[in-house]
Amino acid sequence: MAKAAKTAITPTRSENYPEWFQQVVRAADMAETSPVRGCMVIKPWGYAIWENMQRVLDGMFKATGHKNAYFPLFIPKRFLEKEAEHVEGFAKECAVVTHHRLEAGPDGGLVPAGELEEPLVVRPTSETIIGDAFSRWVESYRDLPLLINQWANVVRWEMRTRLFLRTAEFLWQEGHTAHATEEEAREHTIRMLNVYADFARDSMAMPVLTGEKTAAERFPGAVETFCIEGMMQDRKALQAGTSHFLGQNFSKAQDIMFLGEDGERQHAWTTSWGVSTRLIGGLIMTHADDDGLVLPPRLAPVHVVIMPITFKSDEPEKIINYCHKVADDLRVQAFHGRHLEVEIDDRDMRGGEKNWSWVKKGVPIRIEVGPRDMAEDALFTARRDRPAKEKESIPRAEFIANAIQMLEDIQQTLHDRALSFREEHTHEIDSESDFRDFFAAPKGDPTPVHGGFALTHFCGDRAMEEKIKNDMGVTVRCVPMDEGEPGTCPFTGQPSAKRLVWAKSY
RNA sequence: CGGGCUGUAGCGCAGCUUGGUAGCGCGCUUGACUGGGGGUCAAGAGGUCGACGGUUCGAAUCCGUCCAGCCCGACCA
Repeated sequence: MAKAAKTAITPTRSENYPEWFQQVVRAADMAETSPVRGCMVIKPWGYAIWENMQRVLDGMFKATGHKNAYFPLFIPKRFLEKEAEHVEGFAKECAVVTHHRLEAGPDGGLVPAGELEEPLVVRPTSETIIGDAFSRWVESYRDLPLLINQWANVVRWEMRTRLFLRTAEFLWQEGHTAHATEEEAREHTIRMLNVYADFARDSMAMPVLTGEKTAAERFPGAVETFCIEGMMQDRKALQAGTSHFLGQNFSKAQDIMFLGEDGERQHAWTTSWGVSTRLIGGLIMTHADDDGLVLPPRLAPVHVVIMPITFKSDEPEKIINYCHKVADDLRVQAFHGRHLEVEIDDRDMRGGEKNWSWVKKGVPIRIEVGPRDMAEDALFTARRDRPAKEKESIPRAEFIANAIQMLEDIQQTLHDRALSFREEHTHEIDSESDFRDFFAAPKGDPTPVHGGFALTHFCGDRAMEEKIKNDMGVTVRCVPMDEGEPGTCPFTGQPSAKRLVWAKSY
């Protein structure tokens, strides 16, 4: 960094996308790897983004009738064994606690002692332990629907991990509901899917497709799995949230039964749905550029950073006071359920370095105030959705009156930009050779960014789906919710009900 | 769990082939000069060279065992 680099982040997205991603996380000081393999330390800037996501989502869950609760981290092994497909899906990635005590070992270290009678599994998801509680809580149709959400950490022992996108431990929310009828449970599954899609679009400025997973991609134990899928800037798909209709699979396995209005004892219908800290990975890969993170204002921990330029002034206190006054006038303004977050950065460091540090953190609006600006009663302003060096002097009163509008404008710009990017790289593809060409990596490029979403008919043959996955690394991301038009499957020549969304994915 | 690679200062690395008491860049500390841009100069702090054992007068360097991490595969929010 001694020599002036062209971009704040090296390598750039086009040079090496995965490495660019890691560098953005590091430059914005969001998270770091930890001594524990596969686990991350989420640093204050990253965690603040998560807290904002939590606040908005939690409000949406409450608004749709859910209550928060908390269930144990440890799940008795026999609970997991109750639902056959569920066990099979998660068994390979479970962390298991087998002892409850440490004792001094022969060579000075500590060795586990006190073996547990029954091993405890660290939750990879909580359907089983929550189902156990539901079986006791639900007695009558009057107890339904039961709408519960939990904010928690879960552990899935992944082989290969990446900050925010796939870590062995991650933070998430998992909603679990029980209903009296199949129809109501199905409706609820879709309702929560739409909550996720709304959140992604409105708060994250991340357009997503909604659809159903094929059997191959379905949640273990679910009857149907629905998802939101976003397109990242390397044109790969990111599954950003899932909503499952569990039918009576779990209620039968765990005896969640109620006495109906008609006096009949019957099994409840359940759903579950979740989003995780992976959303932060999606946020980065949707908006960040070669100068670092770009935050949609609605989720930004800081909306406006004010940097006093005092070195030229005989009276630096005057400038600082002026900045505080601007900050006060901004902080009283409401922006989507909170007040504007304004930070005055008067750290004693060189201007360039300070300015770039906020560029890399993705703060929506940066303001510099020096003696000249103060004399003119104006603010030297930069927006993160525009090039770092594009700055504009705006009269103070005008800026204060329009700050909210400017943030809304940035939010909208980010969304529209992401939407046109996705549309630009989404194509209807009708022959197998075009399909292969679309997803084939250009020759001689070690870190190719290519492909996108292919809208292609498919007959639904599971073996063919598997073959395409093995050959090209391309999977069905979702079966779109809309009606669609019938056509012909280019892989088998069989009839197809509608086009599916195909892509490489995270 | 298979294949490849790497462990030396907070981070990134050189030194190892041809053993001789540890070096560079960034970062950090202090001071000066700077100042609407990711500085300049000077002076400093910081390492039992992944662990254990062997060979040797002497091991970061040679040998052995172990441990950890990274990359590529199979699996995944």
